[in-house]
Amino acid sequence: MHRFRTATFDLENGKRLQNNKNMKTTIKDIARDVGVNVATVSRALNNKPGVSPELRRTIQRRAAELNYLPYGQARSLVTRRTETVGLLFDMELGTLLSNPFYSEVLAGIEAEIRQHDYSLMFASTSGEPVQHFTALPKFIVEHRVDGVIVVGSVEANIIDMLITSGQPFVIVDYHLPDRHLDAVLADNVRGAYAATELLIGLGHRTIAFVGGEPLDHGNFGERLEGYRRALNDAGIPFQDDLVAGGGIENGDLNALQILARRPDTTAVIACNDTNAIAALNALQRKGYGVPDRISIVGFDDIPHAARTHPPLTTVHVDRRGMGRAAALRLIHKLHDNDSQPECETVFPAKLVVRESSGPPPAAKPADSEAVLPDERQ
Amino acid sequence: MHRFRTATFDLENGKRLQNNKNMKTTIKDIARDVGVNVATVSRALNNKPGVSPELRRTIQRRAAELNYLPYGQARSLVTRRTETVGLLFDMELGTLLSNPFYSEVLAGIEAEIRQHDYSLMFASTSGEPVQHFTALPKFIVEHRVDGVIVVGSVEANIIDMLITSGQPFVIVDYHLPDRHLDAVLADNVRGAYAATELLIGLGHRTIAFVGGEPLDHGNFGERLEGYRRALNDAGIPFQDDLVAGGGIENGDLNALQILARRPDTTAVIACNDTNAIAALNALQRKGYGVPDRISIVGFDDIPHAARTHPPLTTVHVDRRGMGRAAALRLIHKLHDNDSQPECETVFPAKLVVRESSGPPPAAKPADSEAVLPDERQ
DNA sequence: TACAGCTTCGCAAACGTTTGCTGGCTTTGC
DNA sequence: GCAAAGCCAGCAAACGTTTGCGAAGCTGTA
Repeated sequence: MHRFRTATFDLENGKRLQNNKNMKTTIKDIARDVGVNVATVSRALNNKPGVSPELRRTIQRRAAELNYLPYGQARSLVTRRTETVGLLFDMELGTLLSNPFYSEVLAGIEAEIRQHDYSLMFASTSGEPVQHFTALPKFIVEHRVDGVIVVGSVEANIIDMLITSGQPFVIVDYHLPDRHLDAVLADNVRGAYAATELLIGLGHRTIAFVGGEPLDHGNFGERLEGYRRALNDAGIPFQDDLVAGGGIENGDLNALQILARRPDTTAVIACNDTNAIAALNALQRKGYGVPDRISIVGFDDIPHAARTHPPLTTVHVDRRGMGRAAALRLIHKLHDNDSQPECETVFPAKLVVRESSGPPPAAKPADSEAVLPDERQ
Repeated sequence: MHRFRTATFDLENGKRLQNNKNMKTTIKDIARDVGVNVATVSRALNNKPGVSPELRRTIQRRAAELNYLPYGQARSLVTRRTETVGLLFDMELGTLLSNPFYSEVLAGIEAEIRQHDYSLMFASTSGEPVQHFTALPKFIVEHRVDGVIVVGSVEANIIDMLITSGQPFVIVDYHLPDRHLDAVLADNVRGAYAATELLIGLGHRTIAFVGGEPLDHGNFGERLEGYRRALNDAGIPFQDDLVAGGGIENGDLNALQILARRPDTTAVIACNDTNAIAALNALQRKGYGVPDRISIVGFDDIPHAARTHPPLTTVHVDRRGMGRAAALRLIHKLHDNDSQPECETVFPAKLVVRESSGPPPAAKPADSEAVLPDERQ
């Protein structure tokens, strides 16, 4: 390097002059101009004590005149802090962004991060498998971030490598059952339980569950579990042929397939709103009235859920709040060296009853010894 | 600082030992271990010439054993490059992410950036107005990025400050008419022209334009201009009461309002697909058949446009390609010091005819001296 | 044998900033 | 009037890495 050797020199003292156009002005330039030491300039510009008011003003004025911008790399080198946090996720960026759930989580993270004057870096781990921890995103390998927020499910070995890299991190919307890590989660089980409970309370007995891909993974698995438990607590047997998984792309097909093989279905719970809306459209187009013939309940309460026809009954989770909480947790972790133990923060899932759910078409009380809603709990 | 003064010392030579748990291993540790100079370690690990093969292997092995990770800040300090680019936009992050257009642009940027082994930082300029260029995002102020990609419209003074900050930058999907800057754009005028032309060719004479907020700004303004020109070239007068602006939230209202005051409307062009889909739903729900009673054409060709009922006729632009192009342009700018002059890259807008467009309900040839499609051009 | 050329490695400066320490000066307290 | 205390500013080291230069060793040729 040393490409700046070509700069002209002041013959008096041999110091480089600030005359090269594409040369950024540094703290040294200001110090020389004002006639003080660089240490004083540093203290003056950072509003640290030990500089007289008038000298401080002089220095700040000169800095502004010279369009001075500090050089973060040098500062970080000595302070050991970059004031930047990294975001890590295991999908293509486009997928993450077009996901209405995560985009709100990200907005929450960004808001909190910005409020604390941190910056954000992004990286996806999708693609080649990460075998060694030097294959982690560059900003982690090169210590360009102070901490990391993992959003959504990632492979377990990525978590392992994060641990061995020594980076402080917090996970949002994902947890490994066997590890004890900092995580911010939605109460998926309780949410799905409440949704199922609502339908059972309305009189439904044949309730389908249409899921994402893979069905038993992460959040979807937990929601399926909530559905299963609610059925069980109501004395309704869980039936395999009422459950269908598959990608979001054919979310509408799932519902139609179940209705084809189980015409007695009167309600559908979807693993998320995107699937629910797809099912809603598909069913309506096939002539099924919602909620008269069939009830639909979603999960997540994405913005569009309130604007469907009929508006979607769904389970609300404060995604933005989850993002903020994760960011705040990480920031605390970075500041308080006396690290409190790892913990999981669980956000409640609140049922939002709109108009896509109602009683089943023909209440057949004699059909089975149905457990009446008020008998339970 | 100097908090590491507390580390224990090797009494033999006074050098700090690698025994503190939370002490990262550095190039010096490796050098001491192997018994060589730090310069040799640096050259060995970076695969630079000047190191014998066996010594290089020894060094690399020891580096792996010690879980060595380079410290990017120190490297950047001397190389003057961070291998990071910043993304700048003038909206809340959530808004950006939930926008199907920009989320694909971002995906394209990320793909290209990653391929070139760069990292990405994000920042929004929304919020307080930026008066002085030290109020730019921190990663620009602190030189934490090598260059910047501006996505979408931002205030002109932000561009000015970017210029005075000396950061290389490229704009995607926005341009200031009076400046001459690097930009990657979609051919909005031609796209809207083609869409309007299609409808005129089908026989429509009363064509509405429903727009975004603000109507005459940026892309929307250009699309409106294309609509206006096509009308003009076909000899159809532009009529104010056929145009309605307003936020995307009430995109459906726009179309309904126009139809209320101009029942003779037979076609609607929307400034983007989100508005078009809102209009489609609203009109269908009011009993207007699409395309039998009224034709609808969108803009952008977002993924969902192909899955509406009927599938939406729209104007396709290669958003991902635009993102990639912008990233590539910036990277070239960063590498080739012989900067080629600023230029605008315009991506073509391609009309995609699906099923939401058709001939007007009752062709009334005597209604006016209609310019027949084949008379034009 | 001598010397030129090449390879391999060490030396040390440099990148821009922060910060512990020290010394000089001024103010305060008695 | 003098010591103690406090404020201000400078000195210099340190952060971890890269890199131009030069020295040492080796090979090959004249």
